[in-house]
Amino acid sequence: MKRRNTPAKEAVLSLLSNSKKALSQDAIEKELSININRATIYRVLNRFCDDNIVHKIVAEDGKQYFAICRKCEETNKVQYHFHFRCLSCDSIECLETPVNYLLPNGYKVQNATCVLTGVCNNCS
Amino acid sequence: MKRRNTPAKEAVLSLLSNSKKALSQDAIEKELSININRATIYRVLNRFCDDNIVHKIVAEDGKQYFAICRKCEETNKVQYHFHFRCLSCDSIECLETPVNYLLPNGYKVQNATCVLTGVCNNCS
DNA sequence: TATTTAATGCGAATAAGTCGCAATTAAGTA
DNA sequence: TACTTAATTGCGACTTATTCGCATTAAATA
Ligand SMILES: [Mn+2]
Ligand SMILES: [Mn+2]
Ligand SMILES: [Zn+2]
Ligand SMILES: [Zn+2]
Repeated sequence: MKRRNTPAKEAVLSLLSNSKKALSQDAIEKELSININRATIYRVLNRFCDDNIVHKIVAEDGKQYFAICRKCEETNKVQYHFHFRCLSCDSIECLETPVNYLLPNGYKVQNATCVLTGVCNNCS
Repeated sequence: MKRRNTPAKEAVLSLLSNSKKALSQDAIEKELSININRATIYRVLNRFCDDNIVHKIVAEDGKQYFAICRKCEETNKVQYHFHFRCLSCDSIECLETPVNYLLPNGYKVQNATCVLTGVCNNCS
């Protein structure tokens, strides 16, 4: 299935590219200047995830947030990193902090989701 | 608000105490021998969380899982640790692995949720 | 035993995300 | 440029997890 360039795709991608935060579907829908259907936004985002252009973070609020993969491009491999969710300004950002862990034998990791929750430097 | 001892509370607590896994509401409901209403189970669990008897993990499936706090009791302070979610047997367990992170100035952490996803040693 | 109020059950509500399907349209080809 | 085809979209219905209001029940304590 070849990917096509569409207004929806480009609008979402440019929004994410210009954002320093991870965004939820409804945040994206609100910030967009053009109207894109909810289901379409999810489909666009999930395609980005499949293509490793974007990564998905599920926070303790149970919602999905999406952010452009940055470090991954540079280093050319997946970089698990911590995320920070500020309870005050309700935003999620990717931290530089890498995720390190030691696993018992026999465990194979395919993905890591790490979210710290608290108050960010802007709000404290 | 003083807490009362009720059959529901004791049943859920003993189930969690005897489980090596983190359990979701519906898993708890299924495993219980007595019938407890869904909303009640959630209320019991959330009370446990408020009282720091249990901690909640939100996995990438967006569902909430609950596990007894073990290390916390021993050391008498909150111990953030990694969790492992096996895609094969669909279970979530608390790992010993502690969570370590370095934060930029001004950030204050109130909670950490770290979930590794993959295949556990039983399933690999 | 009587009083107080935490806890429960039930049904309705909320909210995030997905799905089926018909209509649209990007992109390649003649 | 016109034609073809399959990717993409919009819409509405649906699913699933969790919460909420409210009337009822039942711990706890005096
Ligand atoms: Mn990130
Ligand atoms: Mn745990
Ligand atoms: Zn903030
Ligand atoms: Zn497993």
